[in-house]
Amino acid sequence: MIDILIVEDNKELADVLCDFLRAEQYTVSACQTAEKGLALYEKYGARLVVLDIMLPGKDGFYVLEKVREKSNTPVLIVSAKTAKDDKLTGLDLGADDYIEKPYDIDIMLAKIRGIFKRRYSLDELVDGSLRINKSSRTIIKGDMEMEMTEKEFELLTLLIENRGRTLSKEYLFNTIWGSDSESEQQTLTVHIKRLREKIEEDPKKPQKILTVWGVGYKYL
Amino acid sequence: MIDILIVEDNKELADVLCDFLRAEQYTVSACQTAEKGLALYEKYGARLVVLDIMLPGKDGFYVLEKVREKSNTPVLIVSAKTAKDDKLTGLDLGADDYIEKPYDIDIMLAKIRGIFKRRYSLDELVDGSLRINKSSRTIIKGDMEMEMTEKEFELLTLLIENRGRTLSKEYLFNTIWGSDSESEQQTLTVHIKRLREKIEEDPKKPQKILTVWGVGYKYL
DNA sequence: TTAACCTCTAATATATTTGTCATCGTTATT
DNA sequence: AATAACGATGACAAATATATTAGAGGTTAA
Repeated sequence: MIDILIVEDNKELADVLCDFLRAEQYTVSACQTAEKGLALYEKYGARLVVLDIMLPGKDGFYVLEKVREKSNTPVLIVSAKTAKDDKLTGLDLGADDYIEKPYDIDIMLAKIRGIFKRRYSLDELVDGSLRINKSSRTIIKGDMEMEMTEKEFELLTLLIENRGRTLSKEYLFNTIWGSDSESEQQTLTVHIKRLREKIEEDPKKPQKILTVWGVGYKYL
Repeated sequence: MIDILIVEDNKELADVLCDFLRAEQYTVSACQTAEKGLALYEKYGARLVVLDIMLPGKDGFYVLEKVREKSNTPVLIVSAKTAKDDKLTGLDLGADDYIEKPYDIDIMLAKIRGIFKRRYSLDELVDGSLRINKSSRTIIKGDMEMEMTEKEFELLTLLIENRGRTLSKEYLFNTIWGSDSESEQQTLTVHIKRLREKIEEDPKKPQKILTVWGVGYKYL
C-alpha cells in the first residue's frame, strides 16, 4: 500500500510535492494520467489520492468515481479552475478536500497531514520500536500492545513531552499527584519501575527512562 | 445527540444556515459563543460541529481543541480571516474541513453533505464475522441475527464512529443520555455488558469493546 | 388492558490500580 | 573501605472501578 498517490500532469509541480511529502516520511507514487492513476491504485492501493482535475484524456472526476466505487480512500482534489461547479462536483462525488491551484505548499501539506491524522489517527508518538497512541491510550512495543494505567500514562506523557529534559521528582509528583496529595514521593519510584517494565527492552538497564541521581528522571 | 451544532456569532448568518439544514432534515442547534457551544456539545453531543473561528471571548480553536480531547466528531471551520495561519492552525488541530466567509451556501451545504456521507453513510459495517446493519438495527454474529435496542444501537454506533479511540464514560453518557439525565453512569456499564453479549464471541473476554480502566471504553 | 419488552437501579461480586512498607542494591562522600 | 543517602524491588494491603445479577418500573404495540 502506498501512502499517497499523486495524479498530476504537471510533472514539475508533482515532483516538488513528492519531495516535500517524502521528507515527511510518506511513501509517494506519482503519475500523469487518469488511467495510470487508476492502474496504480488498483495494483497497490493508497491511503490518500491527490487528484488533479484537469488531465489530458479522462479527467480527475473519472478517477474519483472509480475510486469511490471501491472504497472510502480519502481523495484530495486539486483544480486550476476556480469554477464553483468543479468544487461542487468534486465534493458531491465524495472528495474529502479541495484545494485550488496555484496552492501554497504549506497549506497543501497541512491538509494532507490533517487527512492522515483524522483518518488514520496518527496521534502517535513514535520512538524507535515504541509507539504511544494518545487517543487510544496504548503503547506498542515491537508488536506487543500493552495497556497503561492512568498514572502510568500521565507519567509517560509528561516525561515524553519534556523529552531530554530532566524533571525533578518533586515536579513530577506535584504535577501528577498534586502537591496536597496524601501519597508519598516514594510512590513515584514504584510507578517508574512499573513503567520501565512496560516500555524498556531490558527493565534492569533502562535506555529510555533514565534516573538522574539526586534529582529525578528524564526520557531520552 | 444533535446532528449539527453551529457556533457562529453572526446570528443572521446562523439562522439562514439553520433553515437550509433543517430543510434537509438535519436536527440543528446554534449558539453564539465558544462557551455555549462547548456546553451544548458536552450536554448533548453532535455529529458535526460547524465552527466560526472569530468569536467574542474564547475563539473557535479553543472549542476545536476541547472537542478533540473527547472524540473524533467532525468539525467544519468557518473563518472570515483569509490568513493562512488560521487555516493551518485549524487543519493541524484536526478540523475536517475549512470554508472561508463569505461562503456560498451551496458549497457549504455540499461540504456538510460530504462530511455526513463519508462519515455516516455506510449502512452496513462489516468487521470480521460481525455485521452491523444500521437501518435494520440488527447485528449478525456468525450466522445469528440479533436485534439491538435503541440505547444499545446508539452506544455501538458512537463507539464505532470513534473506532480505536478511547471515549470517556462521561462523554458516552452525556452524548447518549444527556448530561441533565437522571440516570446514573452506572447504567452505562449495564448497557455495555448487554452489547458485549450481542457482539462479542466470548463476552467474558471482550475483543471488540474494550474497557479502558479509569477512563471509559473503546471499540477496536 | 395485557403482554412483551426496554430501561434503570441497587446490591453484590470481581477485578484492577494504586499506595505502603520492608529490604536490598547502588552511588557519592568521607 | 565505611557510611550515609538515595533508588529499586517485590509483596501485600487498601482504595477504586467495573461486571454481574435480579428485579422494579415504564413504555409500546397488539
